[in-house]
Amino acid sequence: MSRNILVTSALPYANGDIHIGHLVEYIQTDIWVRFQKLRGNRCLYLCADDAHGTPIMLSAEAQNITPDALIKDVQARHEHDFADFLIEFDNFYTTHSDENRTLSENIYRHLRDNGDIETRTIEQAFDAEKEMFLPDRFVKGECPRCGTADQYGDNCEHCGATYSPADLNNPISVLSGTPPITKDSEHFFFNLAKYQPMLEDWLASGHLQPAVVNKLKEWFATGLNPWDISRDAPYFGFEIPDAPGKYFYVWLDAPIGYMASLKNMCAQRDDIKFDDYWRSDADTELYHFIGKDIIYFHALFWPAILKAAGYRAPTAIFAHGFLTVNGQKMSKSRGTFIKARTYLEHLDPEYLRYYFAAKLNSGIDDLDLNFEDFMQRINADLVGKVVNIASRCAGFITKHFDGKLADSCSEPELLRDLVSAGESIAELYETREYSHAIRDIMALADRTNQYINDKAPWQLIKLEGNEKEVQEICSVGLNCFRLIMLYLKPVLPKTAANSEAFLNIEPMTWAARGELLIDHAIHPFKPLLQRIDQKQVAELSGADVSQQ
RNA sequence: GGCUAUGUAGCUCAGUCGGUUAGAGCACAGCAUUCAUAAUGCUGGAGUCGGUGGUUCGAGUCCACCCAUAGCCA
Repeated sequence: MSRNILVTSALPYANGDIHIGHLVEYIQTDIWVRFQKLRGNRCLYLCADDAHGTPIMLSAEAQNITPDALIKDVQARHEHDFADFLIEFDNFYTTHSDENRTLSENIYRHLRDNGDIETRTIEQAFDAEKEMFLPDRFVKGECPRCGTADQYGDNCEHCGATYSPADLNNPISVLSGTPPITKDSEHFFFNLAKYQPMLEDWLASGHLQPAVVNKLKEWFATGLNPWDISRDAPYFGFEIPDAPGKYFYVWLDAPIGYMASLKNMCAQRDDIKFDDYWRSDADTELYHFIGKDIIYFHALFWPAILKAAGYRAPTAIFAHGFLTVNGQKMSKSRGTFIKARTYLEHLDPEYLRYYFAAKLNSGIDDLDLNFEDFMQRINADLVGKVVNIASRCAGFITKHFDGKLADSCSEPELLRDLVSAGESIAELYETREYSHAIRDIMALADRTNQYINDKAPWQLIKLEGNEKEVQEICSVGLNCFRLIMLYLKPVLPKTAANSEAFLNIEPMTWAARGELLIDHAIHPFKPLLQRIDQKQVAELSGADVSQQ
């Protein structure tokens, strides 16, 4: 019974390149999606660039290009980076699209007709020289509590205080350097509190992570405020219907971009129906992979908006933690800020996919990329253990048996164990306990290497009459290798494909894993993965090797 | 400041409902091996489970407080 699943990763902001912190999420999601497809489920993986908002407008202005040109250029770079990291979207789109505009307007009208939208006049920081309202991050000044200078308008990095830009002492606009004035503006608010009972139901029935549930309960307890969904011109985004000069806040139309991406895909394929995934009684599954910093938007606003507009709520939200590099926050000054492209100039993307998989679980804890650990892990696990199995067996088969595997399986028990391990490994992938899955898979590789050591085919081959046994031992080893590579296929799609070519087999699937390779001809072995040289890692992390 | 998490071996992490002597991989040391990309196998040393108190016959696990780290506070 195949499932019908729609999966998204958070939309990358179209104002900069993809870095390895972003990749935690895309790799986590891609592994999950590839796994679902290997299991025979129908699974669509959608994403898009998040293309609206003040930072993009200003960034385009600074580069002397239009926002449209900027986001087009950034999207091309994003797609290139994702493709090279083997992130396989079924569709990658943009929030700055006709589909998204139509959907956003329709959803807004729905909310308005429900009576869920109210207007209110608020005071906001305004840059008189640039003639625009300033988001909190565009006002800097001294913290009203501890006095630290050069702090943003929303909170103090030094003492952690939260406040509004008007509270800052000696505030200035980041744009013009002039002190902002306070100006009135009418804003549109979504009545979130009305949907609290609905959200509480959703929370109770959903499979949200425990830490996320705790956080949501805390927010319920303090009460839900109306959500400000409008911004004043000038703004790069969608104008609100019947409200000239008022634009949808980027966070309103960003998640709608998930829907727009599917809408766009449906226009290209007639086997997919938009309503199957979004109508209120849809029986398909819908999952959003996100970082823990945007839980608020995805677990409160988004389901409420969807329900209010007559759509279904997500089946679950899967939040993950952040990436640190050598134990530190990613930072340009520390040299720990690594762009996806920079990584690709030095190392194979599958190494990072494997390393992240080896450390990811279903929780929202941060994970650390430790370069020493990274290198040892790849070299020991992938090259020393897994690929080595094929390497040490294939030589005998090619040299002595003309590439032909034995005509029967001499170790049915060992193979049966490896086949049946596929069930629990599948369960671990399903529940996003990747690190546990990887541990179990490596234990299978250890077991296979032990078996080969015990049998010592290199001894047997020296004596005449043992040929058949050697062939059997190496055939068992290669059958084990095939299963291990299948289990790693969601993580290492390229190496799995190369292994399929080496083994001379059709693409492996979970369902067909029990069909062993018997009396089957393989190709000569060629190295599937190269070990990492210390130099490569040193170069990537910016260290000067000559000084060490 | 409030809240939600995290803290276990040199490194990266498991540890179920409180239950025997706290585990794995890597790294390190010794031995074996030489099929394999200096790969593999066996054996071994290594820990005040962040700290202090408490509950309990018994605490890595439960409670309180403290310290450190991360995120959120629209």
